[in-house]
Amino acid sequence: MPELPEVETVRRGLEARALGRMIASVEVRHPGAITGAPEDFRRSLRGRRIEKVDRKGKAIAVELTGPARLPARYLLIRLGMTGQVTVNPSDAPIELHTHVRLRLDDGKEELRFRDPRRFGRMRSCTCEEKDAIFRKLGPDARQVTKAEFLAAARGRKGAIKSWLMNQSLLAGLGNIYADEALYAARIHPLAQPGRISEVGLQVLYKAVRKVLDQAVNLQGTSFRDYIDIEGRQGNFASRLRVYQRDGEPCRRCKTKIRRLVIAGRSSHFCPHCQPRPRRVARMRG
DNA sequence: GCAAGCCTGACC
DNA sequence: GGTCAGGCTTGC
Repeated sequence: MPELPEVETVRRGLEARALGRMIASVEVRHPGAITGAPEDFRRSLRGRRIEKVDRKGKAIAVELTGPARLPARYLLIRLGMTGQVTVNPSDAPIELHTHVRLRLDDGKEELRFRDPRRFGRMRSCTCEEKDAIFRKLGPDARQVTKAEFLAAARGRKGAIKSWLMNQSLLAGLGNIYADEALYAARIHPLAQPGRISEVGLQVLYKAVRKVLDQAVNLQGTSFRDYIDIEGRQGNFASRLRVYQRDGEPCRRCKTKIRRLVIAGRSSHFCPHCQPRPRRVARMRG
């Protein structure tokens, strides 16, 4: 599942393989993968050059300039759950669920957006629209300062697990790295952010940064569908300590990892290393 | 039937 | 405003 480390790996791949290249033509094979009208999408991207590849949280913004005197345009990419962006020879066989093709330069190579689950989206937008979307996201989880992190937790009820995954508070964490960061910080996923001690939150802050940095260095986690721009898998899966390990022994204390559903999302934790707080958020009903 | 990110909308 | 349920989608 693409979270910050996977999206950052794709961003770097785009930088390496697509920066400075021109989008020669655009084919939308599935309009559902695009926000807005496909014809607008095609027209607004064609003939432009890739100038910069930015990221905030799990969103990628590809800055496009030209033709002359037109304002910059942005190609926003959200990979959703199973989205893939790859560079391919244009004559390579088209895999099932390939929704968008962007021919580059002389047309011999192309960027492909493939997404079996179709939760991902591509969108062409103006600088203002891009900024508005980025503003709604909280600070990027690799850039956030300790002060911002502590301030965002102040007074919050609900489960820390949901808090970590709330993109408007902190952008970049999904289910995998939220579980891994809580395990590293020895915090129960149901603990309330506002009730965690200052020291506890500082430990969590460091754990988030550390887990994300390690995962970025290993090009992310390929649990199922995730691949980078060259089609390579990530290497972080072997480092997972709790995610999808329910029933298996904790690597620290051998206690069986348990699974709990919080806000409709499965959460994996060690009951011994991450003791349940005295008072936790009650589930509704 | 479950998994997931993200959006919408209901509820307090 | 915060919080959470529901729905989208499809391969396992």
